[in-house]
Amino acid sequence: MATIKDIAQIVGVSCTTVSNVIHGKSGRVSAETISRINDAIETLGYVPNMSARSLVSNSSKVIGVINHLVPSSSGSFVEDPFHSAFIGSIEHTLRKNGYYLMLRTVEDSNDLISFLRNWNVDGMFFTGIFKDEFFETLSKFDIPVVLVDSYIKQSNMYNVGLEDYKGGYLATRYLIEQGHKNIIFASPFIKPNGVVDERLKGYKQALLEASLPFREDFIYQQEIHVENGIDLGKKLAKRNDFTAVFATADILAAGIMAGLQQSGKKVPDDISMIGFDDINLCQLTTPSLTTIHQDATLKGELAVDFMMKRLEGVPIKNKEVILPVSLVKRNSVKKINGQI
Amino acid sequence: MATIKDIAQIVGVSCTTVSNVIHGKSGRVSAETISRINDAIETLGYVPNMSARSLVSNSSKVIGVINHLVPSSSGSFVEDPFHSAFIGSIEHTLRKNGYYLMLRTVEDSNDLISFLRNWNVDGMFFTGIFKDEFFETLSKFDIPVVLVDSYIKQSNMYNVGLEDYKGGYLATRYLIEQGHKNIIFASPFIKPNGVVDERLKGYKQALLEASLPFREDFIYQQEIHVENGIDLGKKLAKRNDFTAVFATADILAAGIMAGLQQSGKKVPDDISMIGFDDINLCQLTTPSLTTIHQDATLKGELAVDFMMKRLEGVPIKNKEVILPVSLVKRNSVKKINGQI
DNA sequence: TTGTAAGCGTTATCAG
DNA sequence: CTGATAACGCTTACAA
Repeated sequence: MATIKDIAQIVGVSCTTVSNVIHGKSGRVSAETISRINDAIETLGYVPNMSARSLVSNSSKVIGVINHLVPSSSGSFVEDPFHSAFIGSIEHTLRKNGYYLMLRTVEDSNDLISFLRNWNVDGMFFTGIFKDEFFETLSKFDIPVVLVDSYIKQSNMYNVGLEDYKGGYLATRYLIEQGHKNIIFASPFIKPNGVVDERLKGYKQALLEASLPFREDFIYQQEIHVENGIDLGKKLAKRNDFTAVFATADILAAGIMAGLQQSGKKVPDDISMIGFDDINLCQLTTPSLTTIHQDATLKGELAVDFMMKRLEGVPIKNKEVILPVSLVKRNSVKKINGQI
Repeated sequence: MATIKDIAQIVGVSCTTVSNVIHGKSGRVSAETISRINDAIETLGYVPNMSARSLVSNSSKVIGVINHLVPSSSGSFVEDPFHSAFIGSIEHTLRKNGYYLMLRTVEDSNDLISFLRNWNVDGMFFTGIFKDEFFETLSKFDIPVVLVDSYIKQSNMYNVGLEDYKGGYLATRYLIEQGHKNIIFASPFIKPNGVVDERLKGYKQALLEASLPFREDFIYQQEIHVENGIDLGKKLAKRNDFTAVFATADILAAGIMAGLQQSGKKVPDDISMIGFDDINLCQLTTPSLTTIHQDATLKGELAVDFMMKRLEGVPIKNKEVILPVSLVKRNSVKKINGQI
């Protein structure tokens, strides 16, 4: 555990000089001293103590990735493969820029604030659904916050979002174009102004344009879990008043499809299915799943991009970036003539 | 940002007393002072500065979860849903015990050591494949290390493993029992003493017991990726000298199955498939995937269990825990009479 | 070009 | 029961 003091002692200079060399303020030090210091750093294997740095400067180089702890399921938070790819992307970019990533779930805003202060966190990413309360609390701190998949706007916060509305619209319109008139909408619980709500709006708009009625009894909400999807599929198999399902997550879609199939329904012959996300699972189901595509890695990169710019004081023109979505046609939707 | 000093000032006591109260050394402080200090802590919203603590004590409360950065793919490290569940489980348990989780990929052992010293990390988890070099380096440090899915044994390291050998054996024997004689073994690259190698040994043993020859040309290795699986499936579809495939990961198995099906092969009628892990994807494929089951959450909990015991100095009788595996029969394996 | 010294928030030692 | 004070490793005015 070599320290700056050790280096200074060995080379025969003061701590200041060593510190200066480390930080590349070489203009103030003679070339010879620099190389001797660098040698010593090398041979002693000196590495800065981040805690000490963090204490004296007001930057900790720690970035938090915050997840809301869903009370029900214990460790469920990274279950979504999409989320994983996203975190991987963040870690990678952060690291390249000299930052460290702390993964943290929080139960309430007190939890959050404590964490923030405990480590003097430089910035935070939020992914997923949080209560508004969180953001109100957070807006009091002058710390960069990047919100992923959230429609909350606050002064010190940046949003990385998706064309959710468009995604919902595209999926639904496509089904309608294929002759479907009675379309189930399956999703996690719909929170006002959340991503799902946007997708639902897109769904409604597509119906409206086609002069189809919006039916409350076509909306199904549940936690996103394979098992829930399968159960829902089985339940739906008993209804005979619909021909298509739009699920706002591929996992859910795949689950529903499996449930339907297990109950003797054929996809897409009896029921057409469309998902959302385009995770690699889509290529593995039979039939392969038609879905709305989004790019998780890019999402992560853009999120970090925001963060880095803010941390380095680069001016940001636009506080929001919306990733495009697109329809990926595979084999789970069938054209029908709409007689139901 | 209230500090201990602030509290001390307001209550009219010294820092020492405040610190003592915070740490519950209440025996040394009057009841009245205690409650006044606690009140002040409450109203000022005091939260300890971990950097300062870390600097003075030699515990940082930071636990690293280390992933080896596969040079090829940029942010691939948490892509595996299994791995995600595992990390979620770790974060949860760690948090309950007052620790913080830093996620970090490393490129080489220098990276690792730097990270270690940067934060004075209290302990580390390793998941996945690392070069032996890493562990040699690491064994010089007196820091608890928990290895997941690794067969490396070192003095200060603990292993959380799986019955990999048994898994490979069970899968293969089951196929043989169903009449299969020519069984492809598909896996990621086989590293001596790695988990895959163990599974391969189980495969060989099952063959041996059935007096079936081991054929080098039945072994396929590639990175685990859905696309690779699909490609392999298509390639395999051109061979006619086998009736079953054992893939050492469900993702791979599902990919191969899709590739086979896309090439006109029927599963399980033409080819039987068996996977490994039992991720929820298994229930979503058609046919559903027969596989070897393991419990990711439990794995995470046991890993943290080791860590906590070591950190708290609880004596550990056994430095290794091996989780059981079991065969889960679904619909991707067919009984044949073995004429090929 | 280099050195001195104060201070970041906390804990620990020792004295009162 | 309580309080000074030093120390952890580092940065940064300011001085030389």
